[in-house]
Amino acid sequence: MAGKPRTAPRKKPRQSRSRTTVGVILQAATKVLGQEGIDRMTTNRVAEVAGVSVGSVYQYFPNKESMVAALAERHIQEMVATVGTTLRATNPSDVFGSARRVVQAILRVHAADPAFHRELNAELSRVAILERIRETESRLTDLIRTVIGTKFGNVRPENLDLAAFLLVHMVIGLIHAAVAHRPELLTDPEVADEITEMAMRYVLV
Amino acid sequence: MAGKPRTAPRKKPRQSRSRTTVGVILQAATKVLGQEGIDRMTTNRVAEVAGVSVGSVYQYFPNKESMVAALAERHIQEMVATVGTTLRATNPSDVFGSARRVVQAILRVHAADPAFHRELNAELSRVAILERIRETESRLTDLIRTVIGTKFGNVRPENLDLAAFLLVHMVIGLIHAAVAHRPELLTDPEVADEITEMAMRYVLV
Amino acid sequence: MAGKPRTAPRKKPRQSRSRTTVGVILQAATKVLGQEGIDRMTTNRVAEVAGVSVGSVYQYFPNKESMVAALAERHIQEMVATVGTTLRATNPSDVFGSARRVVQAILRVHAADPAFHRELNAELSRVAILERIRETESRLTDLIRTVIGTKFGNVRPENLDLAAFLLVHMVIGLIHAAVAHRPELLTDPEVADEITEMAMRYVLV
Amino acid sequence: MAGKPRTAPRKKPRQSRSRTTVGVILQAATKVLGQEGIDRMTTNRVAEVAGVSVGSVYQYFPNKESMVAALAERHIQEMVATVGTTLRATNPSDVFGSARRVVQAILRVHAADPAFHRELNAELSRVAILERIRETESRLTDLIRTVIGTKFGNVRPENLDLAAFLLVHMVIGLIHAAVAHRPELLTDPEVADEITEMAMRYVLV
DNA sequence: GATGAATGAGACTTCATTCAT
DNA sequence: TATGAATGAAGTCTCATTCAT
Repeated sequence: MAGKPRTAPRKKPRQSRSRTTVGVILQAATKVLGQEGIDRMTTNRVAEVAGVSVGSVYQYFPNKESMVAALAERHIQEMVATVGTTLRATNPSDVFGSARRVVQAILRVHAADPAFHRELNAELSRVAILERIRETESRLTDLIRTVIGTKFGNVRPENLDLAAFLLVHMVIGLIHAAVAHRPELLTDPEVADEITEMAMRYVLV
Repeated sequence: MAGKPRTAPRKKPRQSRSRTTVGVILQAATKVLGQEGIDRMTTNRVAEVAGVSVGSVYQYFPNKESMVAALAERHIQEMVATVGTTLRATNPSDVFGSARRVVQAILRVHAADPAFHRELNAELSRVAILERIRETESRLTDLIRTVIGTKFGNVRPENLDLAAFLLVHMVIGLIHAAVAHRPELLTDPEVADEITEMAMRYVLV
Repeated sequence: MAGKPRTAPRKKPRQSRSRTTVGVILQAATKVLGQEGIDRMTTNRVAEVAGVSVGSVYQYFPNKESMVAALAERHIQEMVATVGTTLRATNPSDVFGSARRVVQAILRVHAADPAFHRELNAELSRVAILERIRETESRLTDLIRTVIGTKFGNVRPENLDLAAFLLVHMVIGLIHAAVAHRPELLTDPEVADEITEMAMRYVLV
Repeated sequence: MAGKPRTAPRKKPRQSRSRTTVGVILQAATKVLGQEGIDRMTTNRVAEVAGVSVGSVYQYFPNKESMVAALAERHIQEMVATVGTTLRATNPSDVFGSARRVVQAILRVHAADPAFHRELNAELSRVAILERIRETESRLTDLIRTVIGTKFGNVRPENLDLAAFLLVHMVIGLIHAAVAHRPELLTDPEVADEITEMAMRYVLV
């Protein structure tokens, strides 16, 4: 395996001008990644689309990888926030309903830009941010395990760790499959229902 | 998206020496991909490990992509063969048992070389062979749909197309997750049971 | 050869704050050059170490070269001053003793920061200040020639111009060699003696 | 100080075609270094002048530094060979004459292309080959020390190690000075005589 | 005067691919 | 067919320098 180059952004923007620049760059990166694919997403191309110089890109991202990592991080943050917001807006006692809302929210996020997520997903495993992803998924898995263990009175799986892992990655896997092969499914209400169904039926006795 | 270069092998090897060379090259490619990662898997490196010249590699593969495609194709063939063999060896009336055997077989294939499959999976979405994969998955999905529609007397999902798609990609997604994040799960018997459980519970009333 | 960019400092600092800034910058440049080497001595790095902005560096130095030139100039001035002071403090009739004192003084200057002088020496031939150096060395050579011609009654070399050139550059060459290869020699009293010996024996019948 | 990148040539040329290419590249490098200076000596420029592609340059030199290192190595080899040949062609009992011949030979080598040697000298201290140089100079110094200790019956310096170091670097320093400031001296017969004189007078009682 | 974000030319280097032997 | 030297487009990244604030 290749060594891991640093991935953290080079410097935190202090002035509003630079905060803007970082935003512009990431926006351009998102656009290029989604519309032109990872192969055409060169540092020069991103700079060009962002309307800044390559130098500016490197002012904030030490290398290309860190740019993709920032995109991934953004996505992770968005997912975490979305799930959190959704949960807070649902009736905690209605586990099935909550689950469906969460699945719907996740689908909605991906439906907003399937092409971008298709390319991003393909890069996720190559980005040095992998640990960050694992960590987040791990927290997610913990959460799910806890929920399963407390909210439900009739849980079938004995190995809750495994069950949580499978649940989380089942959902992620299906989202990725839809994004990659059948983006139209992302907006099909039936899909959220069915994914939720798969999850609940797996967990309940 | 990038234009699609041809992906089919340049020629079918007829002579045994050639067949050997192709095999040697693909073996080397597998080794390099698994052990050194996609970034280090250059055509020259593969040739070196294979003990042939780059020129010879290009004798059989018109470009690098076709090499990865051949690896992917091999994997697909192996999966199809494995699933077929497994099914033929199981009692058709024991749907649950058959399903578990299939899942076990798939896990076994990946457990044989998790590193290779991790890298290959990451490349799959980038390879021009994507259509080939989709086609195979599509045939698989058709098969599953048919099985669901005929073997079961108590099927819950109304949309069998969707159900089949979700089932296939749930399994694939979980395999990929295990390969990427927890390869040790690939040999855990409980995992096959739980994936099977998830599938059956999703399908049955 | 490359064109010669201007090398003179952009302006003479009049105010004390500016004088301080220039000093701070040169001090930082000295530090960076000695501790991190010429490759890492970027204008931004010097500004950073100096605790000022790059812009401020360019307030006083029109380009990077002029910064190195200032360092070189400083060094030249220091040498001239040191040699002058030393000579004034020695007995003019004791030529051998005076010579030894001068050599000792030169060694002492370099011994104070061998790493810095090693890097500076390496840059000297690249710096546009080359003329300034030649001029100083030329004055030095003139001085030596005069000294040889007047202080000594028993001079062997007929071509005093050549003799002076060889003497000056023999000393410089040995200092540079010591700085580059054996910095510990810079503080070895025997070294000054031997260099002086080499010089005197070369000159005297 | 910067880390030392590898400096060894990438591969030994096996075929005569590549042996030629390496030669062509080094020849071009010599030309570019001498005529355009180190700053304009880019890998692309050398390739252009050599009439080969950059790729070919990198086939034999892993990086730019290794190219300069090869030039330095060549120079070292040439010097060693020249000195050796010269010594073998001189009467061993005539130490003074032998010394003069060696100095003359060294001057002649540098006189053949002063511009090249000026630039090369400036780079020598920056090249990772520094160790190689030290080693050679060290062998040289050993040789000189031995010669002093055996061929002469009336040696003045007590510390032969130091004396040898000073002798070697006196000569090198003077050559470099001539190359840098007064290349016309390289062909002046008087210069060789005077340098030899300086050496002999330093050594003899 | 000071700041530091922005610039962009250009250097180095890689690697898929070709082709003369 | 095999070889492997040669190719060169293209990508990543640096850093001296500028200029709006």
